Amino acid sequence: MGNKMLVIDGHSLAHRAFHALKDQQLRTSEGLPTSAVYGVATMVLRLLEDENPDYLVVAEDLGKTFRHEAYADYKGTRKEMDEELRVQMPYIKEFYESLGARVIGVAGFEADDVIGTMACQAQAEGLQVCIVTGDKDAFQLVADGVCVYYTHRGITNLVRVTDRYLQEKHGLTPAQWADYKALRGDPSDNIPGVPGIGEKTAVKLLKEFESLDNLLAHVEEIANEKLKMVLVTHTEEVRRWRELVTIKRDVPLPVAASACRFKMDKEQLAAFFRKLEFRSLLGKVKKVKEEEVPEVAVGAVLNPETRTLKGDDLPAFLEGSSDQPVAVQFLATAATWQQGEVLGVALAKEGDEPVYLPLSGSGAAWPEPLVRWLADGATKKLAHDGKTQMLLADFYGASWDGLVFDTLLAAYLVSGGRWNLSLENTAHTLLGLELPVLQDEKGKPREVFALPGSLPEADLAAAGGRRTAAILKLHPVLAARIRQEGVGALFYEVEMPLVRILFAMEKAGVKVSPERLGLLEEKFTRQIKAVETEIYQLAGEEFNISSPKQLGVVLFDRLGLPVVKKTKTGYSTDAEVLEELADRHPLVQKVLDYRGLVKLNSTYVEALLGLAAPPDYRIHTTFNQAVTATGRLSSTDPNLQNIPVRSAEGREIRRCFIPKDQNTLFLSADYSQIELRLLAHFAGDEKLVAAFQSDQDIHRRTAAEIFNLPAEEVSSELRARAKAVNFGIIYGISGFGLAKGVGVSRKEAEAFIDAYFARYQGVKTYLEQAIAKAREEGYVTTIMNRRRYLPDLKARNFQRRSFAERMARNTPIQGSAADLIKLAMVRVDARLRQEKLPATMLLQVHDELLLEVDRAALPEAAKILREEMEGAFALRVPLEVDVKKGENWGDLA
DNA sequence: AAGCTCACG
DNA sequence: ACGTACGTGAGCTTA
Repeated sequence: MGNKMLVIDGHSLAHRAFHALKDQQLRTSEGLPTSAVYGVATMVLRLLEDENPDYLVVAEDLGKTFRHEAYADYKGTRKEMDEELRVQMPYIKEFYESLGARVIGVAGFEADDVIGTMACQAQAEGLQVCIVTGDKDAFQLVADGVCVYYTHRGITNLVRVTDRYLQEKHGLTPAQWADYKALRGDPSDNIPGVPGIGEKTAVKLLKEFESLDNLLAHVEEIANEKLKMVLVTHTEEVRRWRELVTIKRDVPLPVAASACRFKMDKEQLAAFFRKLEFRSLLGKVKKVKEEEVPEVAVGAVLNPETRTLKGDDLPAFLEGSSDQPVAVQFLATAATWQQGEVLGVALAKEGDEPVYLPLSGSGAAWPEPLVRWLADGATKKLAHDGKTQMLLADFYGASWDGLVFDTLLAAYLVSGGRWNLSLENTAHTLLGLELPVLQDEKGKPREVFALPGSLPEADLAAAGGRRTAAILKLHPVLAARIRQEGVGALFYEVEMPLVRILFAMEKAGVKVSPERLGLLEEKFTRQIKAVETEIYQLAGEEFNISSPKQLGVVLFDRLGLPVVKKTKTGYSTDAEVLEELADRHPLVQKVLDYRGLVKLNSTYVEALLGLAAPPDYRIHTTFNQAVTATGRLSSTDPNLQNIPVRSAEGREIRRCFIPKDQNTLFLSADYSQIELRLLAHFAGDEKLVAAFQSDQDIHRRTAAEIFNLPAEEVSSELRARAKAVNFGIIYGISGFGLAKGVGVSRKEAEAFIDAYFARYQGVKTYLEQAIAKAREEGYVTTIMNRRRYLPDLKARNFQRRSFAERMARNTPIQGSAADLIKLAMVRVDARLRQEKLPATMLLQVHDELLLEVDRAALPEAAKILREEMEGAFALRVPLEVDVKKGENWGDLA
């Protein structure tokens, strides 16, 4: 049996919560303010989780006390309780009662006295007592087995106050605390203390004389005449103050400590949360319940019998189910655009055992019924990562149609970042099923797309069988979650149609000019050699310039340049640091040049040359549709979303990307300021909306606002600063970060931010409310209801919480932009097909689409791009698209 | 495999 | 006071 007791100072906590969450303006739909109740509830639930006490007591104040009788001006400086808090007090009490805590108040005494008495009794009964309060008076109660959790700022920072802490922090023992306060006074209780004695003197005196009584008994020993005098003349007074601030330990309590056993009343608490519309807290109470009674049998293994088919049996299996969806899973040695050998395919449908069809031999033709069925859009298919299945089929000349549900993409939407999306883990998370992973001969786990060719057929069949069975079981569960979360449109109208579009883009590839790349490689290699030699000469030795460690030795140890920044492992030598050091030694600029050239040459020129092959020299990326936290796509092997463009040399690389022949051109369409437009839409900020509605230069406009100038008088310097501020707003602004972005002091940067929020109050309010709502619900959402869960919004660790807050500000914006361009891609693709235009979508780079278009079709294609992208979504501000054409990706106009 | 650096939006 | 801009992927060095 545990013996821990938590004693909460009800009033103190309520005040803390109220002030910490004053700006949140939480209200019920009926308009009752609830921030303080919410804060108290959050804090107490967290305490309960951390401390898991066996006894719980809440002490409350009940009006006037003996102290007011003794000293009419006691707490005379206190203001009336804020009306906003006063109306919440009954609900806070109701919270404690719903929770199942004992709320104790004794007429004529303060909560402190109740706490002191309860702590004393509990300690005598051998309990470990923790007092939770924001009132330092309670420090005098600290003892063996009694500690204080002091609420230090906000509602999540608790300081554990012990004997040692008091000694180290204040140089006092608990017993000296009341003496200390009597000597120095306490303005918040309207206790004046002894004139001329402050913190320092009070501590010094108590160190020397141990206690107030001893001090007063030996006043003559004080050397300082003035101090002696003032103590002599105030002896009676200071005794009175001490009396007043000493917490009572003999208050007549209505219940004994042992009667305060605590057991959370979840039903009652849930009802209370429901009443106050605390959805996230409600979820917390429920979750605790679920943990007690697991929904699914732990360790249930999904490993169904799987029948191996002969080629002739396939039609029979497929025909039995023209309307039912069939889960499909290929097993292969690899699945890249370079390589993919399929070993077999597993299929499963409702009411039947899964089947496995071996597909032997690389390049060998697949059975005609399989190819026909795969290409038939009328037969419904399910897959976990359908795009990779399409890729594999494509190696065998088989096309895919009829993918109605991709469990990977569904899990991506539903998880909102909460779990790993492998089929195994998703089945475990949502169904409680264990899905054994396929192992090779050595017992090593293997992905189904990276198998050795030598595995026994039975193992492949079993692996495919259980995966298809899992996909089948996940389908209805995920479909229900998608409906519940209101992401049906996003899933069925955007993400699912996008699978086929992305596959087509990957398959099309982008042509590069091997000649141009070859020339660039020569040029870069020559320049690298030259810079290298110069660096060695300047350094007086040869070393590996690409090694930050060796470079650090040369720059900071040998040349003695000042260390600007450090990393975990040593000196930082990143571009920011080097730029700062550039004018102190000629070597530094050379290193920057070297870095730039090596980066371009090895990451881009050489890599692309290695991938460009006859006959068509087209590069095929892979778009990942289920990795980013915000809903963006990513691009790998190679990454075609980070091809250089910002520097002149970088643009040379972009010029190596060319349309397929003389008859075609590139057409690019990019959204102008889509993220700031989304911010304007969400915030509904008058000024920001007006700026976009009148199609102004947004950074110039922002500069005009925050620097208080007419727009015509904004210099390019100020415009650049305003641009950085706008970036900052989207990224979740901090003075420090902005200072780095603009190159001004942190103070100045903070002034910019203040000026921005003063001018754009709608933005300020929106961001504040968005975070409050996210903290309450546990997640943020985009314009199409895509979710990202951010549990760290409640982290007590400042750094983690701050990170989460920046994510909460950025994700709705970045994620909504991702929603919009994805939707636009689906619309553009539909129009191009409908009008049968000779135009191919090739790349998406977050706010830009790149197409390859027959010269004859250019005007029509440009029109479609503009219409479908600008018309993708009706916001409060217009969406604007820049359409450009060119003979390569680097020169578009 | 992790850390650093740097390319993009 | 705390340590920071948001989201990615790849090449290189070093442990």
